[in-house]
Amino acid sequence: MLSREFYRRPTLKVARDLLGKTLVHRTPEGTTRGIIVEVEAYIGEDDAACHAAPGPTRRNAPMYGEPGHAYVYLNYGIHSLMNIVTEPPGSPAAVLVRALEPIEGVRLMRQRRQVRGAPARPDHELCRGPGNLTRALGITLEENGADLLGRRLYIEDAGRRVEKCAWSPRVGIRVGTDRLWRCYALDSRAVSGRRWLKS
DNA sequence: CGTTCGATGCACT
DNA sequence: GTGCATCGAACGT
Repeated sequence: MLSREFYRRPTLKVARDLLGKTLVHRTPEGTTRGIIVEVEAYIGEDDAACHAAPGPTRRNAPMYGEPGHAYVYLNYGIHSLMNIVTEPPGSPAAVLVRALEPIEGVRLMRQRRQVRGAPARPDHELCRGPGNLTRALGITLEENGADLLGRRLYIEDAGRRVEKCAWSPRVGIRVGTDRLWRCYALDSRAVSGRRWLKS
């Protein structure tokens, strides 16, 4: 399990180092596990796309708190999006988890992702996209504020190193698009959206 | 392939 | 009342 000190560092370093790590969620239904292959950094009140941009509010409170906790919020009324709080307390910043490669509990992931009447999805799509991976792992608003040094929701070093990664603009935002704060593994099929290479 | 568009809940002003 | 750090079905080409 990753230490508090791992998270209490500059957010871009944490983001890069999270690639290849394993996100684990243990529930009564079973354990699901996947390798992180795509993340985005949201850093400080000066970052217009960061939820801390308006200053402290009830919603973004976890971003101002202790690093190594989950910040989960509902977006578009439908999707729970999971962030990992970074930096020392008082420096609001977090890393959004955007895609995983499924490792354990694939059957449970399929079950959770399955829509009645729709064809089953290939495994590499089960955790592709921030809203999809939380659904596959069973992460909901109940996990907001959860300590990642606890036993339910945590991140492990699986000893895998993502050698090749790239930085691109963040996906799906209308402001702060000038910052290249999306980091993803170049060789993973599970990465969401379009690949982006500097031209 | 591509693009459009509705679903849906809640924090924020 | 407004606006989302999204997703996938339903189209058009």
